Amino acid sequence: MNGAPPTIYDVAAAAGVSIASVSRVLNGTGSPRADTRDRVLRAVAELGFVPDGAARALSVKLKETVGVVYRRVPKATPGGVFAEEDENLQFADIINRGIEVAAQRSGFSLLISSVAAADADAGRRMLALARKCDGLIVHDLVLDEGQLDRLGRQIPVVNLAGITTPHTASVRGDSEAGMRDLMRHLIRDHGYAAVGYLSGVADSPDNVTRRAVVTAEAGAAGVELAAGPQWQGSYYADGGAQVIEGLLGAGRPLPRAIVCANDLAALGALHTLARHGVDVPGEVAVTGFDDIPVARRLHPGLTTVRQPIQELGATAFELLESLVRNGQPEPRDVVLPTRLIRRESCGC
Amino acid sequence: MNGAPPTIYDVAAAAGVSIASVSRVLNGTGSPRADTRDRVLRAVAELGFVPDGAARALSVKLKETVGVVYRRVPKATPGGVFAEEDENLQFADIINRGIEVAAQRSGFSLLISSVAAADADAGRRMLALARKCDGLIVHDLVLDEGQLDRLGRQIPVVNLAGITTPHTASVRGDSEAGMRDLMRHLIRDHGYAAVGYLSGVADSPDNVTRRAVVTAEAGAAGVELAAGPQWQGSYYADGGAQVIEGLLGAGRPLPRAIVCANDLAALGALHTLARHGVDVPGEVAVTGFDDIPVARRLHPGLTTVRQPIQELGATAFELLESLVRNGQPEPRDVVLPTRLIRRESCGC
DNA sequence: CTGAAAGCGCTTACAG
DNA sequence: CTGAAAGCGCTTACAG
Repeated sequence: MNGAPPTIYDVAAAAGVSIASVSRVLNGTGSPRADTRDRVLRAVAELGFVPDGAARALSVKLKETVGVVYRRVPKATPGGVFAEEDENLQFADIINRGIEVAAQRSGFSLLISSVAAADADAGRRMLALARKCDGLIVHDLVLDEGQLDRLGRQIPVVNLAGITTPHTASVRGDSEAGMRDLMRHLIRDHGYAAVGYLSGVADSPDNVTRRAVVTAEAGAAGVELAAGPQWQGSYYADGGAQVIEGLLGAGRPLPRAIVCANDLAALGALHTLARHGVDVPGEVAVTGFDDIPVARRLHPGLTTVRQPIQELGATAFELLESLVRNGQPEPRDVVLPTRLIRRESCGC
Repeated sequence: MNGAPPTIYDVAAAAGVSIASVSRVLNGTGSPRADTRDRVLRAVAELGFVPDGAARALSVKLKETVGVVYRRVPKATPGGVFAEEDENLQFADIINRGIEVAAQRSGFSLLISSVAAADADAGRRMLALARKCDGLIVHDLVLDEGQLDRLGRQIPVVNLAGITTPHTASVRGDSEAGMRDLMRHLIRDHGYAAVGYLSGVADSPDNVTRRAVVTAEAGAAGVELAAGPQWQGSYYADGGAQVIEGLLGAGRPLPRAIVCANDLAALGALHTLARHGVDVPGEVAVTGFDDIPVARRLHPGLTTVRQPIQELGATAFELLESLVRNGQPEPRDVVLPTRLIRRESCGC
């Protein structure tokens, strides 16, 4: 690292060829003579030449980089049992792994940026990111529909919350089918006649969909649906725990089954129920959504709806790449299948 | 996204000014007239202009991007209890969070890349990454000293394993002091007379250091040290579990205290000991190293040595930034303090 | 305060 | 097969 790093001109000079030849052997284009090749490669090795990606990106109009923006987990209740749940690998992280795997296959790199829950200048940060990549993959709860569409007019954007705007594409799991199967299992197979929906973040599209299906299925079957602000959770264990705590504290009886917006909420619910000596699934059945790794390790085993999490990420990348390369996304709203996973917490 | 995205020329034309003026108002340099400012900003908004980071990087010779390379967790024994431990947030992830926080403060973005345990062309991947950023932060177990030094001649490199070469800098926790305090606690405060060291990856610098301290302290105190290939773990729970399984299977008595190379190994050891009905700390004391979040949730609570994990990441970034900007790293080898955390697993 | 112009380090038609 | 040259989209002295 003494002085300025070598450029393609230095390599060309050292090899006694033109910069065009250097570029060709390094990129494997054209058919350079063996001798040319050797001299270039030798010079490259000697000088420790690393081609400048910015210069290439400027020239070919492609950075081969995608930006991923996800929401940092909000701080949980201080001192609570789940105070450190933000330090567990969750849904978003598995998606990111899927993105990375797919990106690597295409020679793309990942620019990762997390934004705090209520980040005022998330917009600015996003623009700064956008400058450095070819397109953005935006997780749930980062931007609302309006912000997303605006961003989509400036740069290719794929959203992971199921929000599809005129200028953006999206990838999501099939919440409708998954939740429908789950509800019918609880109602028909187990015969539960009273259900509560432990909500995720209120305006998250997935939450809206899942609640709607729960409501519709309960209504169609004449099943009682517990509702109200006290059922409002957060998608996190901490929120699920608080909902149960509140319900129990109010002294009102719990419904026969509690359908949670996602696995983390179910984890919090399960934990709190256990602490209060409520038997699951004997007294109350509990279900999740996502099938994240911890779901498999809970006791009782969590009945949930599996989403193809890593595949969601991989698909988001592929969609974005087609957007970047062709301008138009092939399908605009990709929906990946989900599947009911019956374990013990539902009563099975 | 219709046609080519607007450039600074389009903005200048729309605003009726020169591209130099556009650049100045966007970067807050010079003192543009209010009128100029307004017209530029209006044109930017109208066109949805996002300046090209590659062009800027080429011009200012700074990408404001750092690359982070970490090692993907190797697959654990199929079907084992810890088969999915790679899906838990661990040491490396917390470090990465620290890097991101510090990078964000300086306006840098993070290019993240994971390499598989035995990745033949990790080198090539690394070079590809290097093209796109100003410097690289390389986690433990990714490159050996030779590869690291070679890389360091091509691009600024900070290593997180404590390997300092002529061309690279490093950041690490103080394993010596931490392990010394821990050993003395076990020997002096608890009076244990026989100790085993459950090893991490054999040639990892931290492992080498920790083992050396354990050996030295045991020797100095006349404490018996169990050793041999059967004590070879992997830094992961799976490895720790296998070591204990092997020891127990061989029917030989366990030492009074098992000092594990890190928390994850201790986690595996704890789990396996419990499965075999061995009382910890009654029959055998167990300790870890790192103080990762799960350590606090184990039963019994894990006695360990706390590393300032997130700070290791933040410091690595700061060191790299100074390397990038000044060419010379200020301190070449930064050692952050560690601290003994006594919980129950040591017998306290 | 503002603009014309050079320069950053590559890639890629275009000639030869 | 190879080289001279233009061009990618910015920033920044340098004049005015």
